[in-house]
Amino acid sequence: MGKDNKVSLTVIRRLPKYHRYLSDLMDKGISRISSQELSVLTGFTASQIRQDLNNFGGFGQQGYGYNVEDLQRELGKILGLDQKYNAVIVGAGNLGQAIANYRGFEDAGFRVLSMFDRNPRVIGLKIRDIEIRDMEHIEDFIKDNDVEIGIITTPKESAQEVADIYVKAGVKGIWNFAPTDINVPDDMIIENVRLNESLFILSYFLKAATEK
Amino acid sequence: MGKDNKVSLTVIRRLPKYHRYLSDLMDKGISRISSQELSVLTGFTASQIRQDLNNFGGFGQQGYGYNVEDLQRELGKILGLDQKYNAVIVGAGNLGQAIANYRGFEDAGFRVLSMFDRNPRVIGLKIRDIEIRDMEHIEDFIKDNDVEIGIITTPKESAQEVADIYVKAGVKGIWNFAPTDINVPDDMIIENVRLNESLFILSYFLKAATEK
DNA sequence: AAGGGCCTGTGAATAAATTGACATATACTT
DNA sequence: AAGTATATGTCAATTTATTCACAGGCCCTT
Repeated sequence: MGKDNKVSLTVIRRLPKYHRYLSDLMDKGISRISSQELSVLTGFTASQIRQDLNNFGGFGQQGYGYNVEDLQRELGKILGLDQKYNAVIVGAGNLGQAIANYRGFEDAGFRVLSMFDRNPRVIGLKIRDIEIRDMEHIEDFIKDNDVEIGIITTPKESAQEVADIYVKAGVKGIWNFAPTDINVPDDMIIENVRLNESLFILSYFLKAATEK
Repeated sequence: MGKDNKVSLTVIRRLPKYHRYLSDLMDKGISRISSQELSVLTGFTASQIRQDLNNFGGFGQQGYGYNVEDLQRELGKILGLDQKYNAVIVGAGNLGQAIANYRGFEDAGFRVLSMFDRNPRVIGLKIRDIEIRDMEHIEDFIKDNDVEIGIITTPKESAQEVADIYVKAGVKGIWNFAPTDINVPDDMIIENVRLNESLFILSYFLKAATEK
């Protein structure tokens, strides 16, 4: 295992893309790739790719390149895709249901055990085999089922409150879709998905383009 | 209008957060803010905030700070939030429906006129007042209704095909949720939402935390 | 088994982003 | 109305990220 002595977030954010292209190559039966070829695929420079990968160890071989399968597996390990995590979702609206139904999720080792909501009209319903339960039971559920990931797909008004519940119940990481920043202890891991920020960026470039 | 002589993407990606916090401040009736105070809210340094804003013009006043309402409005203009855009969605699955239902969308000036799908079982259904139509009619619909934004919420296998249709029909920007890179002409604006990459990052930090 | 071609890993050079520092202008107090 | 505190805009310094360049090792052919 390479010594990952504080790899920069900039580098880490590129890893999933490498992993994705390597998985694609595996599907195509390609077993060998050079940083140059990966550069063409990903749009990053060959030099950058080599630098990035070397943060985690020397996966390549001079004169040959990288073995696709090995590199994909190693990146998977680095990204923690070899682990299994239990998750729950708070907010059983459209977005919550979309996430619950999302396949790529299980491929990454995540399993949604339950959804929670306050709306009595949806409590008891099932999305695939995932039951929507009353918020009342969430803390016990998390503790009883070794839930490590809490997903927030509520409106922004409830996000902090849900985060507090997650912290209290002892989840390790939060995947937050609510368009607000939530405050949690330092050792809690948070990953935000900012749909509206993404949309604003699109809007920015659209405006810039029409002003030309 | 400030001369936005090639502002870096790094800066642009911070603008939505400024805008969001300024909107929050407006809601609270706060009319004045310093870069120092904004720093506490956003987590960016005061110096960085001043540098960022100065890419677009001098919005502040020495000894006073920034007028919240003015700055929020100016950032809104920069981000193109003063414009109205028509959009359509291809892929009427859970994610597509979640997007169609998403309120923050209209606040940003985007209006979803229609959804499209190939599945006969959903064609004809309505999400709120948004009808799901057959893919057969998409090109004409886009041309007839001045649609400028195409949203892709299909599985990755269909994403390129949908993008090609969007290009042919003449949309200006694509908001892509499919976990794949799509190829389009240079003048097409693309913004990707990478749910699985975000999830992988979360997974990375979870693993890193448990290895400590 | 020897040699040419290829491609990594890495240190150095360059470029980009962030932070620091301060002159200057405005606000606010007395 | 004068003086002090405040906070911007900006230039310079520093840190971080990216690109360049190449020595050295491995593959592959003959």
